Formats: sequence, C-alpha cells, structure tokens
Amino acid sequence: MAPRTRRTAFPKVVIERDTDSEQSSSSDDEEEVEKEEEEECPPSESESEPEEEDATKNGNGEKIEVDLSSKKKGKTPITISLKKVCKVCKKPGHEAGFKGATYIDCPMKPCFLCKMPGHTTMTCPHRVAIEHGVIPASRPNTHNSVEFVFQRQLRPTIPPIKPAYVIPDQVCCAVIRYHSRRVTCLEFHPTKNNILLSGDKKGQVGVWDFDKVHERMVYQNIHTCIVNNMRFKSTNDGMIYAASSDGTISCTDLETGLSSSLMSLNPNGWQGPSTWRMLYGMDINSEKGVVVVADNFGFLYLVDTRSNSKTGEAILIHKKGSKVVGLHCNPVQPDLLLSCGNDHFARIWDMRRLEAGSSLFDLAHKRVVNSAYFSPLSGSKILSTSQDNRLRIWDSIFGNMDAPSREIVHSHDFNRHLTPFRAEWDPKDPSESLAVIGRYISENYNGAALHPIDFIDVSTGQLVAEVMDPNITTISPVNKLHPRDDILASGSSRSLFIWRPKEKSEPVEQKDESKIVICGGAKKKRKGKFDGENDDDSDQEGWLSKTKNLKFKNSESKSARRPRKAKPAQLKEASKGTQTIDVAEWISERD
DNA sequence: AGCCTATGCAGCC
DNA sequence: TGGCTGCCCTAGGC
Repeated sequence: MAPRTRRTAFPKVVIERDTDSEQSSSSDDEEEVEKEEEEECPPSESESEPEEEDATKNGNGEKIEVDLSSKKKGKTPITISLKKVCKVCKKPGHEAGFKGATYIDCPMKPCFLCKMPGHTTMTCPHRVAIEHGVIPASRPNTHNSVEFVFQRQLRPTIPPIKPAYVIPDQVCCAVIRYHSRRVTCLEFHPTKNNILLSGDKKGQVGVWDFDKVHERMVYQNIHTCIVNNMRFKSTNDGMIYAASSDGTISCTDLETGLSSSLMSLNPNGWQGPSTWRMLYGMDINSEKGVVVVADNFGFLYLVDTRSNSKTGEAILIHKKGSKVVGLHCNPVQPDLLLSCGNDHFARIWDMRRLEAGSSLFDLAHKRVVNSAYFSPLSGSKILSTSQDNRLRIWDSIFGNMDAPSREIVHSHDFNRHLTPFRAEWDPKDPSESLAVIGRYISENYNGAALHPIDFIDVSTGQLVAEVMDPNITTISPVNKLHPRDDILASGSSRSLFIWRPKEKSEPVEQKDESKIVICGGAKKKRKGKFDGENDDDSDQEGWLSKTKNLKFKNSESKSARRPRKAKPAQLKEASKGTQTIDVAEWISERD
C-alpha cells in the first residue's frame, strides 16, 4: 500500500492588516514576513467580517487566515504572519510538541499518561508522585477459605520485611547497533551467567557473552520475521525454542546455530494476510514435556518436546481472530497456564482441561494486554501490562479474581514501531514485588529527552528507581532482569545494554573502553571499517566523554537513584566528582 | 537536514 | 464484519 504522508500544500499564513500588525501579533515564536501586495485585489464581501470567516485549511490541516479587508486599500503593504496551529488538534492558541526536551501536550486531548481528560501530562497526578498512581483494591481479598489457606500456608514463606532493592542503574557494557532490526525479546542463559540471547524483528537471534564483550554472534537464518519469544529447553540448555511471526517454532543449537522447525502454520506460503498465521506467546511446560504456543487467530498449540511434534488439535483460547501475545506456565503449579491477548483479556487455564471456553478466570482489561506473568517464586501473583497505560496486579490467584488488587498508571503506550512494553518480575526478589518496565514518555534530563527504565514496587505502586543513560536516547521497551545476578539487560532499538548497580560498577572514567562494541550501521560507518565490525575507539570515547558529565552518587534513599536535572554550574561541579542527590530537591527542580 | 518507511491498533462507517 | 484512515514523544536509511 502506498504510504500515507501528510504534506504541506500551503504555507501557514495569516495576512493581516498592516495597521493591525502590532496588536494582532501574539506569541514570541510567531514568524512574520512583510509582503508588498502587487496582484489584483478580489472584491471583499464585508469589512466587518471576522477573520474566522475567511479561514480555510490547507492540506496539512493548518489554518490559513486571510484578512481580505486589507486588500481594499490597494497597494499598501500588508503583513503575512505564519500563525502556528497545534499539530494535534489543528487549533491555534497553543502548540503541542517538544519545547526543548520537554513535550508539551495538546490540552484538547486526554492526558497522554493516564488517558483521563481535563489535564495534560505535565499536571497529571500520576506523573511526579512517588506513589505513582496507585488505585487500591476496593476490598481486601480475605473473605474466602482458599485465601485463608493461602495466608496460613504461603504467606509465612514470604519475608515480612522487604530486603532493600538493588537496582542495576549503570550501563557497564553494550553492543551498539548489534541487530539489523529492533530487538524484540531477551533471555538470559539458565546456567551460564554471562550469556544473553536476543531476538529481533528480522527473525535473527543473537548470542552475546557480555563478560567477554566482543564475543558475540548473530544467527541469521532461524526465522524470516519477528522473533516474539524465546525459551531454553529445560532438558538441554544448549538448545532454544523460538516462536516467530513467520508461523514456525524453531529449535536451535546455540553452539552451531543449526536450527530445525518444530511446527509451521503456513506450509503453503503467503496466501494473503487473512490466512497467514503468526506465533506470538510461547512457554515451556517442562513437567508435561510440552511447548505451549499461540497464534494471531486466538489458537493454542501444544508441541511435544521429545518427539518435537504437535500434539492434539489447536484450541481456541481467546476471541476468534485475535492475537494471543503471551503465554506463561505457572512456576509452581504446572497445571496452570496464563494467557493474554488482543481481546483485552488475560485468562487462567487448567492444562488438564484445555478447551474453548473452559478458562478458570478471565481477567478483563480496558485495552490489549501486552503481557501477563505469574510471580516467579510462589506463582500466586499476576502482573499484567495493558495498552491502557496501566499495570495490573492480582495479589493472589487463590483470592478474589474479579478485579485486580492494584492498578498502576505507567507510560508504556503502544506504538506500531516499537516492541510492545512488558512489565517483568525481578526473579530474585523474595517478596515478589519488584518489576521492571521501560517508559515511553520522555523526561527532560539535562536538556535531553530520555526514556528511563522504571523499577516499580508493584505491592505499593511506588516508583523505586528510574534508570537512564544520557547516551541512550531511544526507548527501551525490552528489559530482562538476571535470574541470579544484579544485572539488567535492556534492548533499545537495535542495541543491547547491560546494567549493573553503580556501587558495583567501576567509575565511568576508568571503564574499559572495550566494554562498548559499536557494530554496523550506515550513519557511523567510516572509511576503512568493515560493516558490523566497527569497533571504533573514537566512538567509544564519545560515549565516555558524554557520560563523564553525568555522574551521580546514590543518596541514602532508594528512590534517590534518580538523576537530577543538572544546571550548568552543577554539571561543571559534577564532572569533578560524584554528587549526592536530594530527592525532594530533584522533584521540585524538575517542575 | 529532512523526507520516507516499516507497520499495529482503534475508531469510524 | 470488513475496509479504510489516522496516529502524540520511533528510528534508521537515504
């Protein structure tokens, strides 16, 4: 289909009476040009007509206002001012868009963060508050016997006092432009602590040893389009399964890159979008020896991991024709399966009785559900990410499942060009309350619009930390916390980053330059460098020198990991040494 | 520097 | 239900 691009057919002009020019000009950034009128003057209907009467719209929806009354005076100079209109609502008087590194919302639209009308992101109650927009449960879920059993049997295993969170907040190594298309999923190796797997939109799978930073490999022939999910084979951690939008599940040997296809839903090739099946959600149920995988038509498939073949018929688990984007097997109770999809539902299933309409619970959301996961240790909580900009938490699958225990407003808008955001549990947190998720909306950070990665205490809704790096200007929708170490892996555009806690990381200045690998890409390609092998030192120095100005030391408060909006003088000071941040000061400065 | 493009979902008719 | 259109913070290539 031909691209639909709006074009500017006419300049944005307002022709104003020269005598009115002083009083009619408005904002500072309004551009004005003087023009001598030379052409013939069309007869004007009425002098007293308001300007709006002559207003018209150009191809871009921008308003052109022409004051014809000035033309009566013949060859007198008139003023043409290019009056700007809001690019969102096309109305004058305000302008949406970036002012420096701060995005100004269109006041005519609902808040971009919480989606409620009446205010903008700047004044959204969910924006700055540390409590970050928690909507508490309407009632405690303690009125049934199952919950009572849960409280008595499982609760004691959960530590009453939460340990202090350790936040990996400093980039320690990276591969820049590693993939040829955007990163779509990440997976840590189950036993080798330093191996990170990454899938991309093109169907390729990367294997990166982030300790030996330069040891990396991208397997190019595994899939032909988006790798949506990857899982390690439970009986052989040298093998991975991957589900792709090409409609196949692959099983790949990480050593050799040799790949076999377990299942293909499009044996007859491309017959048009109405028949092309894509695989999204996937997980492994090692107890039952099956890979569970689901497609974009609402169907679930089971693949036997021993015979590597499909077992049984496809089962409709979400609205027919809707995409099932996520599947998760309960880590404790292998009979439980959690699915989520574009029909605005997450559903819990009993693996022993999988048939259409037999879900145990249907968890309603207001928009598409990007992901839903059982908590990693007890498997008794559920965390979901929905495109209505809310995280939802069900505190106990044994309790009342009619409504989520909590909703947390968080900016993770859907954008067709981004991998959908998914909030993920910290697998190491014994209290099962820390989650990580990238943020869509940017923050003005020292004059740069950066998109942090948020750490949220989902038991309270508190924003525990937001981590960012001045060199990462792209959104980081894909994030994974290490199963054993205090490490965060993030995928942002085509690049991968490994974050470690600041106190455990070496100071930036002393950081080994070889920790950042610059891969291919036309923009940065230089003479004499091979595409994909551009380990250019000067690029790395660029990263380091830019980073040097932005060193911050954590204060006592765990939320003080946020960087402050530095003033030039402070920056100068900061470049000499580390700086302690006061949270309250930072918040007040930010506004 | 600025245009173009890939592309998913929602709302409308 | 299906086709069409718009889309508010993309990112990279040309």
